[in-house]
Amino acid sequence: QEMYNYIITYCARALPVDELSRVFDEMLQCGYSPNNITVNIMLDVYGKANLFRKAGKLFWMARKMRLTDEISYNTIISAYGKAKMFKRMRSAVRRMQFHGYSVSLEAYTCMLDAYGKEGDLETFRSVLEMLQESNCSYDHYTYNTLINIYGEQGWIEEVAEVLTELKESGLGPDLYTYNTLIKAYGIAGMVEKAVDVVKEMKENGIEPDLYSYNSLIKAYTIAGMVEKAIDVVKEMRGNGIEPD
RNA sequence: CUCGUUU
Repeated sequence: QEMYNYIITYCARALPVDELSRVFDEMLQCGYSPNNITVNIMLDVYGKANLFRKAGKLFWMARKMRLTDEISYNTIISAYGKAKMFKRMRSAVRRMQFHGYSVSLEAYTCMLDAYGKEGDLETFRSVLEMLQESNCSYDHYTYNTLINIYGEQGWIEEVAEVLTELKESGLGPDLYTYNTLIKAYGIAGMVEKAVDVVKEMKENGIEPDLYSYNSLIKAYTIAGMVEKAIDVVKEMRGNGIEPD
């Protein structure tokens, strides 16, 4: 039992899903029990592989064995959100509440991301209101998700508002924030602002990565400035980031 | 040791 749990905990991401699934089934057939961590890992793996029936069955079994926790709910909520299975996502949220948990910040962020990316801004807004009423304080994921969704809509004003809130919160922008801002300004056709972001992140000790440069290249491309885009490729090489 | 944000 210890060995199976150990293998799943430390080798899950290195094994193909079907093989990992085989190991897990074998474990159960031997009469061994997973633990909370390995249950959550398997839920995540099944969810990301779109194996929802397996994930659902496992969740049901694990809950009977008292092996589920808040992360288990977050994990399936995320899986349903990514798959745009909104009804199932919402029923997982309701089950989370029914079983005595409050809706987690992770769950709210998943829903915001899912509805935002779907372009269902009506529901996105209603989830955001629920989050605000919950009095949860936001973290980087929440702020960055909001910036990303507003950015994808081209709503630069609300991007700026969230950024201000993020700075006032004391958290401050992180690498994801800067990259998301570069993307947002690119979509809005504001390349010079995207360039400013790169400068600002460097000043704050956060080095641009492959995402940053690719977003900047895309920003120049959207603006029709192909020469400048090519310059970025040279610049990233100079900074030790190999173009992909 | 496991979940949510930027290709």
